[in-house]
Amino acid sequence: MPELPEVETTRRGIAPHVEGRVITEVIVRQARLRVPVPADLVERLVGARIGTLARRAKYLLVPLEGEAPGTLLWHLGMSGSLRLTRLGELPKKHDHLDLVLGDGAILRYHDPRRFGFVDWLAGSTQQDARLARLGPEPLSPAFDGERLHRLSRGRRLAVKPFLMDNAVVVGVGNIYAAEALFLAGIDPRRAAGRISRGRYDRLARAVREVLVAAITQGGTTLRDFVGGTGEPGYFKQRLNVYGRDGEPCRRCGAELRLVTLGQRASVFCGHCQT
DNA sequence: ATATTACCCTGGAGGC
DNA sequence: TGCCTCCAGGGTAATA
Repeated sequence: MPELPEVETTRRGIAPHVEGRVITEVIVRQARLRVPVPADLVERLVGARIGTLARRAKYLLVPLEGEAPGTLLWHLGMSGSLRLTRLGELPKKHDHLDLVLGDGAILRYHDPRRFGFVDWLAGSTQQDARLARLGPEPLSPAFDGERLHRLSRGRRLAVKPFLMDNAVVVGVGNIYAAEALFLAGIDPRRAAGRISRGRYDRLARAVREVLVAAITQGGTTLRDFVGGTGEPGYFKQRLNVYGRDGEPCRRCGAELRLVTLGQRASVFCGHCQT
């Protein structure tokens, strides 16, 4: 499940193999993704040169240089992955899209649940509504306890869905929201507006800590992943609460509890998180 | 305005 | 063994 760390490690993993290459062929096997693959995608891409890859939130941005410059906006959804393969390597089930590059490499998109998408942006990426309304990157200076405190005043929403709101901060999904709240010792059910500045400072640090740790782990997995042999599970052994309901808290031994917040399973320690 | 819910989709897990 | 239901996930739109 691609969270921000996996999108980032995907970007780092594929960048050296795709940047500067020319797209010679585009194969669309399944156009019905979360957003339909644009009908003119193939003609726009063939002949274009790939620029420097970027990431914004969980979006991968692929700039394309050529007669009609633009940017691919790529989201891996929940089950999507990108890997490099070679001409002659037969596609497997759910391999929806291939970008064939001039040197015979193929950037192949795989997504069983099709929650991801590839879209084409002709103009500035900032003009796209999906990007324009995003909050700051969690690893940037613009994200801190002061921001969390300020935006949460008067909000009765539980702090966990508040933290997962992309207008507040991007890239914090269900897994890392739960983990950060555990590290910060905050009960995920607590109303966002009733948490002190000091506790938000600690939460912002916890978000950074867990994402940086996961990116480090994801990097290891990605080498295999990009090479085509690896599978998810990269950060699993480090999780304190996510997916561990009923098991003992690693800090105090109390049985971890499961509640639903904003339609999302939320595991926490009723003793360590207040 | 904020808060909540439904929906897109498939596969894996668990119950029977 | 197979059928059934439920759940997972991010983001957007619709509704309360």
